[in-house]
Amino acid sequence: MDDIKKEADGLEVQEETEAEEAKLNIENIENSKAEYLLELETPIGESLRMKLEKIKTQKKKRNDLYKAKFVTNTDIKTLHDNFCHLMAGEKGEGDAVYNIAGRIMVFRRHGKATFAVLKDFSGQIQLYLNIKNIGDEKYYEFLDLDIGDIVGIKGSVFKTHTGELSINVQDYELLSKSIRILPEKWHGLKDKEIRYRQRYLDFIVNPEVKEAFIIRIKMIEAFRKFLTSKGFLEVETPMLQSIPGGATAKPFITHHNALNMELYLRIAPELYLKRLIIGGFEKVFEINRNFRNEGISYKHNPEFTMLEFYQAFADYNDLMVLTEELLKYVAKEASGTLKFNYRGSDIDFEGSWDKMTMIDSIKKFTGLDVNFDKDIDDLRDMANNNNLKINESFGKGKIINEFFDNFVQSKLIKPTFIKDYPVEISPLARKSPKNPNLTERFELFIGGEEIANAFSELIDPKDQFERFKFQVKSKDEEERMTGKIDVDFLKALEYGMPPTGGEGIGIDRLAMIITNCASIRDVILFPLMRHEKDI
RNA sequence: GGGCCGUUAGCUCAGUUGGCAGAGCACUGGACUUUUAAUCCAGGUGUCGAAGGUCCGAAUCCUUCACGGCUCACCA
Repeated sequence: MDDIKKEADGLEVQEETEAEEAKLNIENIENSKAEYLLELETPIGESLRMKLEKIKTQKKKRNDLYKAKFVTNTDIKTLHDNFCHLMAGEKGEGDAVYNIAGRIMVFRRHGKATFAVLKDFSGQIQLYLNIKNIGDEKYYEFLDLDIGDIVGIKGSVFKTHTGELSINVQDYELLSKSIRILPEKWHGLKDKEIRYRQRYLDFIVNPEVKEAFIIRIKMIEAFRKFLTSKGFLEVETPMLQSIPGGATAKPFITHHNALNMELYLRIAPELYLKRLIIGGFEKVFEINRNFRNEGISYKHNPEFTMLEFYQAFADYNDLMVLTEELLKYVAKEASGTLKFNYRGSDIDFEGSWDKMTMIDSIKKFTGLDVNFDKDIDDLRDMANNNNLKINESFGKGKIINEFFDNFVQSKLIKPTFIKDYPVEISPLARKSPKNPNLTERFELFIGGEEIANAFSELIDPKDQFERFKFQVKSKDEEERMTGKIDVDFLKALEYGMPPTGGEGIGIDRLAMIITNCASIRDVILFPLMRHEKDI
């Protein structure tokens, strides 16, 4: 009880009023005589009302509008593949009967013959019904069906005079009745809000949307195949963590009732994957969700998919080689090509990818020679002269990074590794043996977006302890909030961790590039949306 | 969080200077036995995102709010 009370206290006022509204809706539902939710949506339009009345009459005639199953023996794409060679007017293989099932998308009624379009996951095909072939009763019953209904079809294959492959329907069965009206066949569904909230409608009406998701699915398959073939083991580490580590983002907070403890949705799997390296796993990877309680944008969703992998006895140079091979493989496997167009820019994965240090990249794109040999006041002046907003507390590293962020990153269209990041902005990376201001860290940029982030990992427990302490003492409130020291991880480090290269790859952002989608929401099946008002 | 744009029929969209709420598809009835955005005839679409204000009169002007999109900031 106390827990519930405590949680309720934490709720914001806004959420309470939303809860009240929801309650009212439930009362509406409980007290209504509506048979379908649709009828509670006010006002119900004329078209829908007429369709509903028709369905209620049909229900009296047919005892079951929702069947248990239908046995198919092929799918629509296979029929197209097998019978594309038919000549116009020609029949396929005598009287062979095929069973297919799908959703009716279009009717073209012509008196005693009717055409319709049936859609399954693999594609669309035209149906042809002739009253002579199928009989009066079945024929007129078919005319009572609606666009959106799901049917099972038995029929033979032929091509019409105009050369369209069609099914001559000999029998059919209504498998599932569609109560609502689908969006229009010609213009489709354009309203992005409805497309994201009711993704199923997007898939039904805009078949091309599916393609991006299929590429994404194949990408993830390819990642697994490649990494497994290189001897990496796929593991699963906690998403509910008592200390959210491995990054500095704000976490989502939740609560375990039986243990009465605060838990966080993970912001990164990093510290657990490193524990596995310490435990003797030498090559591990994880592909799964991270959760960050931050702003939402075309490239940020609160939950997103990350690949992280760790390889013992390797450093960041090894990872650059591996990454290039990996991403070329994944891109080719998933999409069949290495050439993409992202947000208007042509991107070619072919050829050897550029590698340059952050400092060299700034020189290349701006002509400015910013480096650690310069006096900090000179760097500040240069920043001010270039209209960069520099905080008093910024050291040389952060100032140099400002130049990179503002003048370089967006220009890195073709795949480019930027390496040797300042220590100041790289708390988890091993210091460069050549220059104590730099770390053995790289990021990969494609299409101006950060796609991967990798380091030679910090394995010195003393150094790590100091950096944790620094984080906890930090004046930055956000860093402090998430900066509880993961003592169990430190303890693990003190047993000795092998030198390790570790990397994270943002799957959603890579999918955006490979599918030429301008928004992360177009590569996430159900992106987070605000509450919808009313029902 | 800031700026700009948007929200009108199930869907896609018009809506003039503030003066009866419109079209196509879909839907309902009818005709039509190879159409394919089928065609033809007839019919009805509606909390104009919500609330408030100005006005004789508001989809239209003003204010606030909600939701969405783009963008900047934050974030990595």
